[in-house]
Amino acid sequence: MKKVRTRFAPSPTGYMHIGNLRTALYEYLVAKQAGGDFILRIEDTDQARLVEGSVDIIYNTLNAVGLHYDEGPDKPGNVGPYVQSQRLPMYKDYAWELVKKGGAHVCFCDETIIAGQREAAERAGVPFKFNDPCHFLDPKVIESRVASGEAHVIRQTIKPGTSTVFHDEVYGDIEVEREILDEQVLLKSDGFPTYNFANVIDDHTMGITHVVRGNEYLSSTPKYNLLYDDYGWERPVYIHLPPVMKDEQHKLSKRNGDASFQDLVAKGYLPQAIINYIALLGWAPEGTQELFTLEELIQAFSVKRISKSPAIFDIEKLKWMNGMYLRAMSPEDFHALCLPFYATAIQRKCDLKEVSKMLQQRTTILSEIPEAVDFIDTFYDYDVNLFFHPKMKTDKAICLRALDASLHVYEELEDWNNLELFQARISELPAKLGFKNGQVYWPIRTAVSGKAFTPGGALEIPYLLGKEETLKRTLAGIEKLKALD
RNA sequence: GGCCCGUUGGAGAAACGGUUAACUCAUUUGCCUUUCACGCAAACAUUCACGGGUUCGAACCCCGUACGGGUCACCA
Repeated sequence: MKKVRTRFAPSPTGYMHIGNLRTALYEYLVAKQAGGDFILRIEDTDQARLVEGSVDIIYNTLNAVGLHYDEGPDKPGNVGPYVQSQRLPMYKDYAWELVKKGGAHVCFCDETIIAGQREAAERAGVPFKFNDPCHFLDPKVIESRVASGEAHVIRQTIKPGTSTVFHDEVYGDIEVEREILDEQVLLKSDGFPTYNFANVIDDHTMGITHVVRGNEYLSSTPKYNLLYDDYGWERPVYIHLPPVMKDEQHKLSKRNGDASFQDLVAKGYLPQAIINYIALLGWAPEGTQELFTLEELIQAFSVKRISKSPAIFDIEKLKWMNGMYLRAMSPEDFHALCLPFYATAIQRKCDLKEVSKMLQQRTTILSEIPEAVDFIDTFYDYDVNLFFHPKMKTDKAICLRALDASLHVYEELEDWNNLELFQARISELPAKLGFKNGQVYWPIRTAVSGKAFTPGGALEIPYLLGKEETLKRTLAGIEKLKALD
């Protein structure tokens, strides 16, 4: 049995989008599950679309999610180079070899000839298919025209005959009529290969056994197979993937401004959560487990369970999953993740570790943090009605008594840096006043935060704010209440 | 338009011809609770795009229709 080899072959055209990342994930899983190799190849034959720095984005992204490749531009193996533009010389030779084998031919037609045929076909109302007059050129003539430097391309030759069938691991057996296949350009007039050609040559010369890619390639696969056949090469196993959609009609794409991997990370999603979530887009595990580490995915993954239909990317579920990951972290790790968000959001000096402790149980994405903790720095001019909570039965009198009692605690507190002491004192209050917990804690929390929802409550927030600020806010709250008639 | 592919609740999905169509997110409700969140519990598809057919029996098999996507470049 040959060693399984898959490849991720992105074009360096900008950001890594989610659909692409999922393809890389599945390629990785297919390889690793079989103890095979996962290879990175950069496809940069379209010079016009190159974007500076995108190769680094590819490296960084794969690294961040743990999709470590066995061979790649920066990790050469035996079948390099791993950047398509550096492989240029070989394509020409392969193209001419194919011409000799009868699988391709030289074509001198320029666009006007093709356009002419297309128009004629449209006028006649028949489907257009380019009929290449260069098929019938005399080999001698071809040779001299090429030698004289005349512009030419090399096109695939589709010989009339039987239909072509192939098997896809996801979509099953697919059959297309050979007659409808286009005689695509293999080698452009600038001497560069087209994607269609380079892809096949690269996959074969790099020993790729399993081709995993988006299903938009499903319909051109027969042409690639013809190439394999004409060279006498073994066809790879095909695994075509359904697209990842943004909604029912539209694919997720960076052109539409949809979130890229780095956008999500910047918003505070964990790479691990992202990879876990996208694994579930188009693939379903056998049991009901949904949270997987990469290692577990390698074990659980199965090509048989890849779906044929598109999956819509649901940010809500990603949020949930991200929250699960955050909660599962150690308090120290979570705190470290929060730190950068505090840097700009919290200027007041306070116990940030305690803030993280409160945040860990309720945060879904890290970027929510600044808004969640803004009350620490900012004292909002809140509506006095915030004090009156129907369930807590907190009327004006109760609130005033609770706040007043809290004031005494604050005044008499010996050490504001002792959280346990502070909490012990505050928690004595309900019993002392003969109130329910909520009747004391709710007014305190409201006065001191000015917000309806906060991480932490009466037992934490004053401690964070410190004596001076706590007194100021509590007094302000009392004023607000007293101003009511 | 030709060809290829798809269609199970708002989203991801299970089921692989046989009792009340798993599970997760979202939503709603209840419990817990100092708020929110977390956690726990429950509700949510009289039905599997639609119409025929095969079968004792169909979401699962067959045919057709509709809708959606892909592809038909010297782009990848």
